[in-house]
Amino acid sequence: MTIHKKPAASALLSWYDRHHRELPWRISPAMARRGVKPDPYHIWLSEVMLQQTTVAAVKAYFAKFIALWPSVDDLARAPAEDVMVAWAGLGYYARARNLKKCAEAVAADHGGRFPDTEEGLKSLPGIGDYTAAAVAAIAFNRQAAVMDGNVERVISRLHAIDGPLPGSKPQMKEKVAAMTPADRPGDFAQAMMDLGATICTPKRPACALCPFNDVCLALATDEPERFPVKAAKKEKPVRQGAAFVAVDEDGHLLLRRRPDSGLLGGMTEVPTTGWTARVDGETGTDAAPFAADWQACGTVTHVFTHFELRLGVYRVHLARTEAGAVHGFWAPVTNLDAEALPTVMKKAIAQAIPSAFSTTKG
DNA sequence: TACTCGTGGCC
DNA sequence: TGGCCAAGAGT
Repeated sequence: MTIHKKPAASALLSWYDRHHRELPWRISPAMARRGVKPDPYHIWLSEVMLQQTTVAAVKAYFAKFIALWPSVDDLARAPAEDVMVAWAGLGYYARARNLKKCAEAVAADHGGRFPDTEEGLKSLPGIGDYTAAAVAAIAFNRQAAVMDGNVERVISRLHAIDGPLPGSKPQMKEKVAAMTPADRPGDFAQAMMDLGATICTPKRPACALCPFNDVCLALATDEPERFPVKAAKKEKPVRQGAAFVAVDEDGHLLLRRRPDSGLLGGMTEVPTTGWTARVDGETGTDAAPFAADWQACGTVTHVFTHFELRLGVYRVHLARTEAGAVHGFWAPVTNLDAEALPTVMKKAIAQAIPSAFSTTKG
């Protein structure tokens, strides 16, 4: 006799009790049983950092932020520039700008306490469908349907959903909602994500260890890796430009601040041409911040989400008076960690001045 | 809806 | 080694 079984939250929670990962922002089931409650500020901060970002990359930044700003009120009072400096290197810098705005809103409009419902959370900057549900479930024990990329993969396999993403998202969300228990919804959400991260992986899933291997329709097809089906990707264009690294007689570097919106918004850069400009021979230094004896010192390549950038790097050493009035500011090359430099700019600076980040990360 | 928006690790 | 992917949000 064959009985069609549905995937049960209880099977997953049992697996989670035995196999969950310890994470700095997480309250383990054992701690929860002792009455330890999650700090909504920690949950929110970690969830924003984890948007499209790996756990490994987030850990150090989470520790830094908690040390610098122990509460949401502290973060609300911090200078925005300090937040951008602390976020530098983590990517998707709109998150940092919205993080600050969200902290200010919580401090000013909610008495320093996060809203405890999905709806209230989603009204805040930088909190969308996923993060609202995750914070509601994990921090406030709300029965919210939490769906990230991990959960999409797990659900698409459990139900062998053929419809390609992102169009099939609503259908998957219904499946998650139907499965989410009233008891321990936060642990359930974290369990689904842990399962996707460690067992139901994109390649070579460990189905033999999966608590759902008796009900998974994708496994029954013998091609679990075929799911989730995704729309075809667009080709990644190449853009190019030139970056100019000027160093004065005191070892100061000419930097600029990028506009607040758009790519690398609000971050610091060395002067560059536009990123579609040709860089061939003598035309390369036409758009330099000032006329000087610019020396070509190689090229750096950096891959963004939707294009690849190739920057020809030029450098010059000169007295600051020779540079004249420039747009930007001069910062000591020995203290670049104090600047909100995205990785692509650290690469360009390191190309011109190999020792610039030798004692730090780079 | 479809596009914009970073970075690092993985196989 | 290069494509893929990661606890997505804003517009």
